[in-house]
Amino acid sequence: MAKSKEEIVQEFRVQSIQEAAIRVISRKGMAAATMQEIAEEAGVAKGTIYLYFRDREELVEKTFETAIGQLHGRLDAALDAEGPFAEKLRSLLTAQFAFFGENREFFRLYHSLRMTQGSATQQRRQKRTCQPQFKARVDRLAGMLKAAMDAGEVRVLDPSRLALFLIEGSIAIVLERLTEDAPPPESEDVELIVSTLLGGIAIPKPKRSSH
Amino acid sequence: MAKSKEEIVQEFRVQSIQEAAIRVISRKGMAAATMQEIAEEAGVAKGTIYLYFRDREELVEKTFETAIGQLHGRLDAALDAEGPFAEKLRSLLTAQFAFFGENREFFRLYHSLRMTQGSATQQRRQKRTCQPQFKARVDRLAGMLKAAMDAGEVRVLDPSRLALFLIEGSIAIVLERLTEDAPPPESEDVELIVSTLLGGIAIPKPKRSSH
DNA sequence: TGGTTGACTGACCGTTCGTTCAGCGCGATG
DNA sequence: CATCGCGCTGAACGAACGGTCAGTCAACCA
Repeated sequence: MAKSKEEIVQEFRVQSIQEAAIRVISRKGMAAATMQEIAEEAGVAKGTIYLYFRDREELVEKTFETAIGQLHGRLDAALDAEGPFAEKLRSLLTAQFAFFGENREFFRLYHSLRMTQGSATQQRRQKRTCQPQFKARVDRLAGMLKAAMDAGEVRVLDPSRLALFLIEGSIAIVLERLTEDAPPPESEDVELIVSTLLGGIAIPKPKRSSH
Repeated sequence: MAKSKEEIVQEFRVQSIQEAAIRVISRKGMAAATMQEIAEEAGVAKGTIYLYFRDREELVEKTFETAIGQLHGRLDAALDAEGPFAEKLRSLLTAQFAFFGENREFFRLYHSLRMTQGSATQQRRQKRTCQPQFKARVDRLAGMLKAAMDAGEVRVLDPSRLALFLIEGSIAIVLERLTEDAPPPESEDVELIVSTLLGGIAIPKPKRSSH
């Protein structure tokens, strides 16, 4: 059955409100994004939002789920790349850098959703809805690391810890890039991470003089 | 000249208000911590806080400076450890793990102070006061890395990027430890980071069969 | 001991926010 | 053309916040 006219309008409203929410939260941060400004950004009245979302909490929750779904789609595609572990890692990081480079604002949303507790009144359930999303991403990477360990490509270490370390470390670099006027090429930072993670940074002490 | 009675009382008030602020912000997060609750936690009336701090912004700022000063003192002491780079790195991480292990609440303050924008009204200067503190920590570690590179102990890479990657990655692991019921021994996680950073995780492909 | 001081209090204020709802305009209907 | 249905509006409301200040009272002095 084709979508009725009402359904089309409904989907359009939901989508434009969510996109407005992403932009406003990206600009102002989670706590400072008001329903008023989101409504203005979406070109509707404040009350209209409440026709499509029960309350602010649901709006934020649904918006985040939608947005995070897009990111995961991109990262999953990158993980499907063929080749050795190093290549998978490189393509994952490249995808992440590219995605956040194209969507600076979205990245700020993604990142601000982690720590930000709401303004006293709301709060609560944000933890239960957002943290699992991050956990899923960590688990996914941990799975990839585990596979590489089983394949003998990588030393056996705690995959979860490694995944956490890698994700947060690389996010920090992405964040830093976003604040820089002229960041180095993406590939440069990607290579820094890949080579550090794979080969380490130590220069082996020469046991004997090289002569 | 000995401290007058008034000075002692004043210092006591300032200190207990700041400690209360740390506890409340740790529990509720930056944006959700209200002056009312901080006052109750400190055992004084809300108005009393304004006798010692101009406004909420100054309270948060001074509190953060005091707290971060303690942490930096500990980390600097760890960095003064003698020995090769690996040893310095290990003692730095150990100090960080120990400090945050002893002061879980403070760690949450430390971490929540980073992203959280205030509740619309305030906001603004928090960036200018908190971010430099983190930058100082990154710079300090970057300096240590640079020294190790100059000494030929470590490959030449962008020290700032590396420092960022390491700090954020290790903070993520600390955070994870705080949420675990029975985290592994500190030394285990420290060794994971040290060995990953120094030696990498890759297992070199055998060029020839080992026969 | 009566008077003075000032640290402290908490009811109160102005503001801002999320949420509501009575009413508006407009396309469809008969 | 009159009527209805309904998506939408934005003024209004209550809650909660940071900040204020007139009043309280214990400690001290003369």
